[in-house]
Formats: sequence, C-alpha cells, structure tokens
Amino acid sequence: MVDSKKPRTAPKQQRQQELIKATIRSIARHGLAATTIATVAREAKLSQGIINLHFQSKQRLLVATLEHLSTEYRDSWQRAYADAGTDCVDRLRTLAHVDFEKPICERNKLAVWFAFWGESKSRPIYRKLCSQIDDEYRATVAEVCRQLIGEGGYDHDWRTVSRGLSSMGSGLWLSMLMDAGRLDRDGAKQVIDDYLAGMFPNHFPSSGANR
Amino acid sequence: MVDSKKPRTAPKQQRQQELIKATIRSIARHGLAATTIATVAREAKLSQGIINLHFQSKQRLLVATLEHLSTEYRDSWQRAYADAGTDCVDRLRTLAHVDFEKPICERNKLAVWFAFWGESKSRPIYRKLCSQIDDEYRATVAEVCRQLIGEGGYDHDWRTVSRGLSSMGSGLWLSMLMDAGRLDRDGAKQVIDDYLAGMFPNHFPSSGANR
Amino acid sequence: MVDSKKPRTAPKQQRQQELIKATIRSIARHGLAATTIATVAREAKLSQGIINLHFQSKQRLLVATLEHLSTEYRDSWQRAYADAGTDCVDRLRTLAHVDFEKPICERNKLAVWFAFWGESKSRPIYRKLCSQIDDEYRATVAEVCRQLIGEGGYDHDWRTVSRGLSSMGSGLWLSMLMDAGRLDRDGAKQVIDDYLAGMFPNHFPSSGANR
Amino acid sequence: MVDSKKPRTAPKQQRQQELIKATIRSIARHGLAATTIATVAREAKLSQGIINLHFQSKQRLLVATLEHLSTEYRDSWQRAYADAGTDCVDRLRTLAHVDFEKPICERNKLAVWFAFWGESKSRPIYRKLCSQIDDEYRATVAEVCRQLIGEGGYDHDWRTVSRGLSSMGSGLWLSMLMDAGRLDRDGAKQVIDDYLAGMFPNHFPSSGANR
DNA sequence: AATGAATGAGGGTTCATTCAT
DNA sequence: CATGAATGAACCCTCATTCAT
Repeated sequence: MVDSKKPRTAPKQQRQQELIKATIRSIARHGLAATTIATVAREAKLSQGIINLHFQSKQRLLVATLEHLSTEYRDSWQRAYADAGTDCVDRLRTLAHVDFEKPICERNKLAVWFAFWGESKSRPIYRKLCSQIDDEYRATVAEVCRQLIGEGGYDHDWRTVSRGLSSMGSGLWLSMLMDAGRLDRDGAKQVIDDYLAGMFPNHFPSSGANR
Repeated sequence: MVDSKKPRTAPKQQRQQELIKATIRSIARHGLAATTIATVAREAKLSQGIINLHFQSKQRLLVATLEHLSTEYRDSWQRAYADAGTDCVDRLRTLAHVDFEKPICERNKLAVWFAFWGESKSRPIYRKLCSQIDDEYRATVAEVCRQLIGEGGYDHDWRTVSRGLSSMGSGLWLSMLMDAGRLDRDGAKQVIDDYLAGMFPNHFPSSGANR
Repeated sequence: MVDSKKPRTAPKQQRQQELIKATIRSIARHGLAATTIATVAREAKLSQGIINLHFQSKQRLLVATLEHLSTEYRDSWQRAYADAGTDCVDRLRTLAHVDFEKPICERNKLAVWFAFWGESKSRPIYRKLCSQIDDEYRATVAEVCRQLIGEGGYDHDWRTVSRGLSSMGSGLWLSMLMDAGRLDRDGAKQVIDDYLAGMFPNHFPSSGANR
Repeated sequence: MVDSKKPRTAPKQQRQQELIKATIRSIARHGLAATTIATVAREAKLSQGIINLHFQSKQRLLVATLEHLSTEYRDSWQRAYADAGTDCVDRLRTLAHVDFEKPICERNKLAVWFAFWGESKSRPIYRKLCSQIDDEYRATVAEVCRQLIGEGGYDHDWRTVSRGLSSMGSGLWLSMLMDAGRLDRDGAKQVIDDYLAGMFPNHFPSSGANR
C-alpha cells in the first residue's frame, strides 16, 4: 500500500531543499513582502507546520534561501573558472559569462536576488551575505584583469574595470528581470562581450555588430 | 515670536510631499516589507490616520512614492541634458553622470529603488513605472550613442552600448547601496568615465589612473 | 452675489430637521450599522462637522431621530383619533388604519423603525422610547376595544384584542419592509379590516373578498 | 479523572456551532452594530483568530448565523406540522403556536431576528434569507387556511388570513422582545388563539377569557 | 454657523508560531 | 516526521470627535 507519489517522510536535507525551491518560486510569484509561510507551503505542497519544523522560523528559511543562491552562485563561477584553463582571456570571458548561464540566470532567481537586495539596507544579515559573495567574485575578476592589463599594456585601473564589469552584470540582470522579452541571456552576453572588446581590443574581438 | 512648530493643517500637496519623504526614509530604514503605516507616520511625526486621509491606502502611498522618484529622476536627466548643449560628448557624459548626482543618488533613494525593483516581478504596477522611466532614459542615451558612433567611425552597436551604459549605472547603484564606504559617487563616475574612454577613445580621455 | 441655492446658515431647528431627515435616508439606504457621520452628512449635503455642532454626538442624533419618528407617530394617531368623532367603530378603524397612512408608513421609515427595534434589546434608551410610544397607542386602542366589546356583547378580552391588533400592525410593517412589491398599504389595511370583521362581525362589514 | 475543560481542538462543525451560538448571545447582549469579532470570541471563550479561521470573515459568520436560525425555524414548524396529523384545525393551531415554542422563541433569538430584519432593507442577502423562510411558512399556513375556509364555509380570503396570522406572529415577537415581562409565550399563544377563534368560530373554541 | 484637516482608538483581518494528535 | 487547528500580536483601515479657520 505504498503511495508512489511522494513519501510521507523524506530525508531531512531533501525536504529542506524542496522548501528552499518552493521559497524561490513563492518570492518570484508573490514578491518577498507577500511571501508567507502559507504561500511557501502551498508551493511545496506540504503543510504549514513543516517550515517551522525544519527551519524554526520564517526568517531562517529566508536566510537559508539566500545562502542557497549564494552557494550556487559561487560554486558556478568557481567551477567555470577552474575549467577555463590558465589563459587570462578565457578566464575573464568565462567569469563574465557565468552570470548569464543557466542554473544561475533564471528569471525566478533574479527576482529573488533583487528581493533580497531590496531589503539589504535594512537587514545586515542579507547585506553581509550579498556583499561577501560579490566581493569574492569581484576579487577573482580583478585579479584576472590585473594580469591582463599588465600583459597587454592597457591603460586601465584593474579595480575600476572589475567594478565596471561586475556592475554591468547585475545591471543587466535588472533589465532581464524587468522585461524578459527584450533582453535574453545571449543578448546580455553580447553587451558584456562588447564591453570587453572595447576595453581590451587586442584580446577580445569586436563583435562587428554594427558593420 | 514665530512659532517654529509645524502648523496643525497644511496645504494638501505639501502634506503629501511630507508623507512621501517620510515613506522614503521608512523604506530606507526598515525595508519595504517592514514599512507600515505606523513607521511612515512616525517618520512624518503625524498620526496614522493621515495616510489614508491623503492617499486612501498604503498601496497608493507606495505607488505615489515610486512616481515621485520616477518624476524626480526624469526631471533631473532631462534638465541636465538640456543644459549640456549640443555636443555629443558633453551630452553623453552628462547623461552618464546624472545617475550619480546629488538629488538622485542618495543612499536612501537607492534603497527605495531596489525595494521596488525587488517587488517588480510580482507587481505589474511597479514594473510598468520602472520600465517606463528606464526606457525613456535609455532611448535618449541610445540616440546620443548612435550619433557619436556615426561621427566617430566606431565599430559599436549603439543599442548595445546604451544598454551597457545604463546597466552599469544601476549595477553601480547596487555597489553603493551594499557598501557605501567602498564606492562613493565620484568613484562611480570614474568607473563610468573609464568605460566611456574605453568605448570611445577618440572622444573621451583616458583617466590615466593606472599610469 | 447671493447664492440662491441654499443659505450658508439656517435656523437651528431647521438644520436639525434636515439632519434627521438625512439620517432616516441614510439608515434606510445603508442600514444602522453602516450609517456614519459621513453618510448622514452626504445625504444632507453638508459637512461632517455639522452633526457634532448640532447634536454633540452621533448617538444623540440617533436618539433624536427615533424621537422624531415617535413624535410623528403619536401626533398622527392622536390627530386622526380626534378627527374620528365619538363612534367606537370609526375610532377603532381609524386607529387601526393610521399605521398605514402616508406620512407614517413610508418604506424608509419602516426600515428605521426596524433598525431601532433590532438594537432595542441592548439599548435601553431605544427600548424605552419604543415601548412608550407603543404603550400609549395600545392603551387607546384597548380603551376603544373595551367599549366596543361592552356595547356589542362580544366574548373577547379587550387586552388580548388590542394586543393582537397592534401586533398585526407591526407584523404587517415587516412584510411591507421585506417585500414592498407584494404588500402595499391598501393590502395591509385590508388584512386589518378582515381581522376587525372577524372579531367584531356586528360592527365591521366583511370585505367579502372570497365571494 | 476526566478533564472537564473543553479540548483544544474540536471537530470543525462543532466549533462552528459554538461560534454561531456565541454570535447569537453577542447580538442579544450588545446588538448587531456593537457585535464585533472580539465580543463573539469572548462569548465563545476562544481567540479572535478562530472566527476568520472557520468563517473567513465576520460577514460570513453573520450570514451563517442567520442561516442557522432559518434552518432551525423551518425544521421546527415542519416537524410540528408533520406531527400534527391531517386535521386542518390541529394543523393550523400547531403552525400558529410553533412561533412561540421553546427552541424558537427565546428572547435572545428574537433579538437576533429583529437585528437582521433591521438591516434587511440595505442587505439583500439578509432580506433574501428572511423572505424565503417566511414565504415557505406562510405558504403552508395559507394552504391550511384555504382548506379550512373551504370546509367551514367561511367568508375569508385565505391569503389575507394567512398574512394576518403570520404578521401577528412577528408582531407578537416584537412585544415579547420589547417587554418580556408583560407578554410571555403563553400570553402570545392566547392572542393567537383568540384571533383563530374570532376568524373560525366553528372550529376554534372561544377562550372565554372575558366571561 | 459652518467647514474639513487631523487625530487616535478600535474595528476586521492576516499570519508566524505553537502544539496536540 | 508530519499535520492543521488554534492563538494573539500586529497589520491596514474606518470613523467619531476635535479644533483651527
């Protein structure tokens, strides 16, 4: 008499992952302000009580969700970076593109990132998590830029370039969030590529889009 | 013997402006989710009832606040653009810098922008207002870029450049929001200037920061 | 530059009458529970403040409204009674019909009567006013019944008959309130007349409706 | 060692019945206008939240309360009618008396009926429920009257008589509501009986109260 | 006499959390 | 491990009342 659909009990960690996924869907659908224990439970098709059972409080679930996104983000760019070999050009392009690859760059997740950013000024815990993840990423980008500038004899400040690159990344996310139809992931990559081609003309080819 | 206290009654529009200002402070301080009628009233040093008296509902106050920011933003760049003369270079630099000028670029207001962006996916009314204001700005930037690219013989797509420029603007806002101490308004302008110098080397001077 | 529509000021008593009329309309339209200072002021086309100016409080306005109805009711039946001459039959018919004559028996006023009756159990002030007016009326009816029973040799208790007659009156009001289309003032009078014909067959003619 | 306290949780329907009972008590004690979620919860000795948990809104609780009274009323007279046998006289007396039998004719419930009647003009939902219940009852009364009039050769319109009878019923309720001390249930039945004796002298005995 | 902006207590409702099952 | 009935604090909003004009 086993119900094949979903087991009544599940390993702790798997349940928690389900709930985090449900939280992401709920924030994307209803916004952070309108996300309640009830909306999350409904997305997860589980009862209300289960959230406090696994996360003690709504607040902790939200933090766990942000940590989930952060970890996923870090893992993604670190894996991509490791796979990119040792060439500065490859490394920089890879790092710059990773913001727009699939597991990271889904519209639901962008909505969640912005939801947390929107609350960051008033919530130190969010701000700390967000800053940290951004700092790590930008430090690596900066290091690659520094190397490329040194090799290529460019007249740029590596700190400025890395700041600009990572800023452009989150700025493009905003465009994708606000109007998914007008800017897709490939379009965003092209904006990034044009920026790199402009800053490092000897290393990155011009797209020639205008010809 | 002037009584410096505020009068018990005030012109309608002035009261509404006070309340919008108070809303901005409240969102910056507590976040959008934790901004209540009570927190706004406290910021305004007025009673709770006054918000429904002037705005009918909390929701309308929030929309009015977003409209206030939108209008202020549009007025700012349009005035700056009109004052910049007819030179493309001046115009582009002016437009690019206006994001970081004083009435617009206060940390409180950045927090409010991100708060609304964070709810935009689930609130069409916010998304519409935000998209519209961004589209107008970017259309003007794009037009200037198109002209500059044509004059200067650059190999850029003007749409891509304007998208990149405006994205970098909001991305830099995020950095300023998250860690005001590490990136100030002048630092942000320099990132922008370096981008322009990279893309349009014949028109914008290199900052030479690295020399 | 005289505004011919409505004088800005009016004699005290006239203003109060206007407000009571407006209260009756408001209760009929919105119910007693949903009648507010604002709805009354709107019905009267006057400002909100005027009610407290003339009646000190909403509660007093309501009491004044009930007193107005009571007085109007008493004046009506007393005048009719005085006009009816000295014949018991005429007197009884007149008293019985007065509930369904025009100034008294308007649907708006019936709604107000039932609104106050509905609150009477919990509001001694309403109950007292309502009881009193009913007692006076029924005492007079009872006296006429007593005389008629004595003269006509009927085997009725005059107290019971008068109780029945006045009860039928308010019961018919309920029917008229609930479904004005199905029972009008003439229909109600006929029910009353049939009752009288049944109880006092030697004095009141049968309507012969069934023949 | 039975714990006499009520259990923390209860079957859904039982809880709802408790809340409806509490609502009746609250309306009787405070009136409909002053009946709040808080007063009902206090009567039920439960928390405020439970009302929205079971009825979604205060409005629905009130409708459910009216439906409860309606159902109880209908069930009562239908059961009594079924038990009365097939004799017209028995049937009519039974129907006429049922208004004044115990489960129906409690002063608290009378207060609730009048409270809803008082709001009926402005609340179609109340009016519909009240009209319906009254129509059903009166239709049955009318049918019995029609039969009795036919059998007994009376010169009455059966519609008029049934209207008068049911009107007298609600009118007597008003007397009982306003002054419970002066008219009790037996007194009311006697008024009804005298009316029947007057209208149908060959079938209903005169009470002879006046002899 | 009359107005209407302003107040703030109290209304209905939501929802994070608890807990008996 | 999982549920969902129950709680009660806090939310948004209404509205009787006050008061400067």
